[in-house]
Amino acid sequence: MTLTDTNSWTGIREELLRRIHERVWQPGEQIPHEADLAEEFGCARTTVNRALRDLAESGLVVRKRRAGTRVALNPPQRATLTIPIIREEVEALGRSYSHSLLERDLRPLPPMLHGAFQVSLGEDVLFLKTLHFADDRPYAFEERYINLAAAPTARDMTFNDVTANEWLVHNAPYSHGDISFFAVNADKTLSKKLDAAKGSALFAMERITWAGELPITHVRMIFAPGYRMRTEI
Amino acid sequence: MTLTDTNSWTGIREELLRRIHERVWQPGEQIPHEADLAEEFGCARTTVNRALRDLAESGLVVRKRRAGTRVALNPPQRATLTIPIIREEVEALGRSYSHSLLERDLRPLPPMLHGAFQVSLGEDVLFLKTLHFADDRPYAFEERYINLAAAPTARDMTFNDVTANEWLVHNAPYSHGDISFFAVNADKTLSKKLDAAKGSALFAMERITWAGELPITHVRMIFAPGYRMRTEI
DNA sequence: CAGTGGTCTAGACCACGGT
DNA sequence: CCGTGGTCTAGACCACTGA
Repeated sequence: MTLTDTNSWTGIREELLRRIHERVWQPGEQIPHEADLAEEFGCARTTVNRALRDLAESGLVVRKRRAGTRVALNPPQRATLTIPIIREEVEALGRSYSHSLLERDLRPLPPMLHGAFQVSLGEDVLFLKTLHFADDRPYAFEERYINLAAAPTARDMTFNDVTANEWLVHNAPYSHGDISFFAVNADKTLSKKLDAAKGSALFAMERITWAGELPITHVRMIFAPGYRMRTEI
Repeated sequence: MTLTDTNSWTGIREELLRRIHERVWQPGEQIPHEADLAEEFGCARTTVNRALRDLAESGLVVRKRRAGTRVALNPPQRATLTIPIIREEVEALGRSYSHSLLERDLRPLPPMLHGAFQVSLGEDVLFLKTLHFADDRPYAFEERYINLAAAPTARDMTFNDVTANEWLVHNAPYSHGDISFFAVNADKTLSKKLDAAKGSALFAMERITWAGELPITHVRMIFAPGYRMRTEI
């Protein structure tokens, strides 16, 4: 018996974790039913279920009806990233945030995006180019396309005061999206805007969001040199 | 009434989501108690709780005892990354995986890591340098330090057949860790190993894992050009 | 101090999917 | 088919914390 030994679901989770870590239950091996565990711990099955469900979410065990619960063979490493609004990210660093809108116009959707981001034929999208600053030093460079069919009132926004990101969060909530992360070399424009040596490796993120079937926005964000995205597991 | 209208917790979640998306409940606004919602939906409070808990996990609402549940002002974008074992990632792409151990020796911990990765004074760590291939083309370059105090039997492993990653997953499970992602320029070595133009921007990941207080391993993985890490939200 | 979410219980029914 | 996890219920007590 270790310290954590209440019959709380977290306590039970710790004990199950211990058995997995200490190989009491081998990888791939089936572990006792919820009912048996409930009896062993002297608690309701619901409580055991809560603990096991949590372990399943983190990928440590695999659960199937009828087949029972097994210790995962290759527990995947899952990390939850929180991608904040840039202003909040900068302010959380204790630096002051500002931004500058470099371009804003209506234009056809570039062919590159036709596949992932389908808008009605011949319909223009709103294009924005923004530079984000932390303490007056460039922090990130953003290029964004907004589908006016999904957010018609964006047409009347200047986006000088409030960023498109924040405005969209409050005015065109998305239901799902795709994110990807990659690295790019600073071209001439980027190197100038982000105060980076030409050719520097820059961390970049691309995101598309939808409201149901309707695409809302496509954004590519490229961060100044030295940027790291961190998280804990 | 939409399609989803059972009294399942997912059905209730959909309805709550709808009210948030359609501004029935404004951002920052307090929503009804669990008890009231349970009455409205004609279900047990537990079921409403499950739905609200799920929304809270995804960051859409903020819950506090006594203060109630509020619609989040700036719903953070949360994304769950699954970081697989490289072999599985490559095989999932339908390509064949192989790897080659470039270096393996015992050495003192480099000063760079003294802060985050503390081992007993004067104790050597196991250093490994590995190149991962997909269909005989370089896929990723890995540099790893293993704390022999946390995984003593690693000393006897050649790591020629099984990669350190897979071996550690099965033999030295971690309790928590830090991950970060960033971009690096290909130096001479990287460009040669990864078959990349010198100076190319490469996507990189660094990870430290611990078992309790004991550091297990520090790994830096640098991917061949074109690599993207994707996920859905 | 009192209202709210957090959790636990004992029991029940059901859906899925191996055997 | 039938064992297992998934879910729901009605009720209870508790922990936290804001008014």
